[in-house]
Amino acid sequence: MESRIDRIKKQLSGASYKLTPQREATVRVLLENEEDHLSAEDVFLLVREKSPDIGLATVYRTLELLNELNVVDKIQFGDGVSRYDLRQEGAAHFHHHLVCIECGAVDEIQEDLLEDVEAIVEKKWNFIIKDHRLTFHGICHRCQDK
Amino acid sequence: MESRIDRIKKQLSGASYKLTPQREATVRVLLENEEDHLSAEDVFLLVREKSPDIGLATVYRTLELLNELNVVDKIQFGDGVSRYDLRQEGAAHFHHHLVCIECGAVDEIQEDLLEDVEAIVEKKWNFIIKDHRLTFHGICHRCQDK
DNA sequence: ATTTTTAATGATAATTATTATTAAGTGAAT
DNA sequence: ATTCACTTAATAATAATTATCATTAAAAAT
Repeated sequence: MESRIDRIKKQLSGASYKLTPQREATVRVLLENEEDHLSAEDVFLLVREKSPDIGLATVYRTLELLNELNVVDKIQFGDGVSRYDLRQEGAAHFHHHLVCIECGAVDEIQEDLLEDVEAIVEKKWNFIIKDHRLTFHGICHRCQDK
Repeated sequence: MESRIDRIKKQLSGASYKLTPQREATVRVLLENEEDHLSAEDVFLLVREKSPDIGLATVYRTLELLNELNVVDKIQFGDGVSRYDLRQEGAAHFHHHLVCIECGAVDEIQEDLLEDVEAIVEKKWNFIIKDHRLTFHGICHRCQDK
């Protein structure tokens, strides 16, 4: 069966880009750290563990490229750095974030939840929704226990 | 009756800060441009029209302070700059944004829309919501006409 | 009132995140 | 083999923001 990396390779070549070793290394890091929300710097440091010669700008370019191809989502939580999330396979790529204002942890919600809201917005404001970002800020379950 | 600037003054003094002339000038600019989503640079240029001697750092410091006091919301749409919105008086300060991917315009939705969703999130993920950010990216009604 | 302390400011340097440039490397297609 | 487009690493450049620091204004204490 086709691996995720194969599929990403196809997405790249479909847009006439190549899966170079640097790009592959970057994608692998994203695959291996899917839970986290890595910044470009994070990705760079992780990629460099296995590919010590990669440049930071290459990582930025690769992430930007993957973002354009909708392989990753570039998101911002307000701390000044962009973070990059691999999109989930197929289905709804919609997911939301829970940012804890105590410990800074970022959890994910893998459900849409917004179908109804979107229908209202499209109709009432006459706006064609292509994407959305929903983040809740508050106290995570771990910090509530403390 | 109490003006908004008076109320902000109270919020500052309540936290033992003063409403200095520079801070007041900054707040006035925010009040006079409530529709827009001004960046620090925008605010700086507008403040300087009336208070030519103000420094950029002071504007940044003031905006940061106002953000900590929850007088303004510091938001990011992904274009690399932080923007500062005065919070609405009392009531639900919740509002959402429509960012047009064609022309870059940012419109506001002054309705909550998320009550139901929040109830679900609080219960299912055991997360105490203090705030949220919801942004839709898509095509605004103006660009649809073109 | 005058000193003492504290807070806030303006100017500017430093930092951080990101993007652009450049020169060199690589590989597919002649 | 040679060309040509793509990609890269290194580095420079830029933009946004933050830190530093000497100076000033205000408040508190004498």
